[in-house]
Amino acid sequence: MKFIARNRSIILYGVSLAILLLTMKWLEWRIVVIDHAFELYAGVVAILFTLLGIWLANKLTRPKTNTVVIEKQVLVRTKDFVLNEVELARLSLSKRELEVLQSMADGLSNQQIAERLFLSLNTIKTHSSKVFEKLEVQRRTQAVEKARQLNIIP
Amino acid sequence: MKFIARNRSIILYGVSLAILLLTMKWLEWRIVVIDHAFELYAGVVAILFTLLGIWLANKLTRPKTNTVVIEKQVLVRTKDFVLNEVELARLSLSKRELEVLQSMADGLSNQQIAERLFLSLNTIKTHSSKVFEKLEVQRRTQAVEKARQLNIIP
DNA sequence: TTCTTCCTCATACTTTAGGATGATTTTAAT
DNA sequence: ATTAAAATCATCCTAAAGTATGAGGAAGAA
Repeated sequence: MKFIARNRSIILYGVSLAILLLTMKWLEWRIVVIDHAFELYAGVVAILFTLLGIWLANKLTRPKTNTVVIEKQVLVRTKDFVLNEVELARLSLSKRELEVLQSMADGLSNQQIAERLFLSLNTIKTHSSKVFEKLEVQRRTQAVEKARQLNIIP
Repeated sequence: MKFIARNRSIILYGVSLAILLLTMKWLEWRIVVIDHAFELYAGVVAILFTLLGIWLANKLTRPKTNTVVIEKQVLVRTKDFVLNEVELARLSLSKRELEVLQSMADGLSNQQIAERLFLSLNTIKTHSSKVFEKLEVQRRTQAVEKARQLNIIP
């Protein structure tokens, strides 16, 4: 019985008061009620004003609030691609070299890149070699992987 | 004075009671105190039990737990990768082929993949050829690009 | 068991990529 | 005008990648 557990003290108080009054009644029952109207009245007043106090407290005191703060982690994924201009500047890739790098990332062969940029195959080879040099890699796949990690290509 | 603001009603109640008693006193001061001991006693009892009621209420009301959820933003730089199992199943890539594809995405050469997977170079070539076939591409860079677009590798 | 798929490896060959080097031209800055 | 960096292209050579084909073994399903 949750009600009993919660209001144990109140109930005990009430019961005690009742017992007290009953005891008084039992002890002095033979004496005229009027003689003891005072005690009865006092008991009633006590009970009423106790209830009034409880009502007052509940009505007027601000509710006790135990603020429990729960931190909920919200994953916010970064925008799809933010160019890392710092790294791009640090690598000092020329415009052409970057174009070649982007084309490599698209999966194009050197020949296809040459056609796309209207250049000779040999020029593409030269550019790609420079790119590998600056990115400190050996193969185009590594170059693309590293460029992606550094956020210099989408 | 915050205290006054908070307990305004209680104070008013007390003051009213005091005024009432004082009025009674003033009106009937000339009558013997004993004749009116009853009213005084009742007033004292009322005040005491009102205070008792307030104390009881404050002691026994359980604090309301106010749960406040604070959303803490956590930046995740890696785009959340959700494996496209549908595409993966559609392509019917075998376990080995997928491993080779992932290694290619890491920028490894066939020789390095062979060493990583404890296989021969020729085996890697066979697997990669099958991968290109299933992905309908010609080069490893294209394979990685397409696999990324299909969300079958991070 | 038989059949299929996957995995493994090999050989032979072609294509592409990459390295090294040098030359010419353009562009931009001093 | 001079200088430096960037861009273009070439040749020669090696390494790596990719294609085609075959073949044997292992694992799982019918």
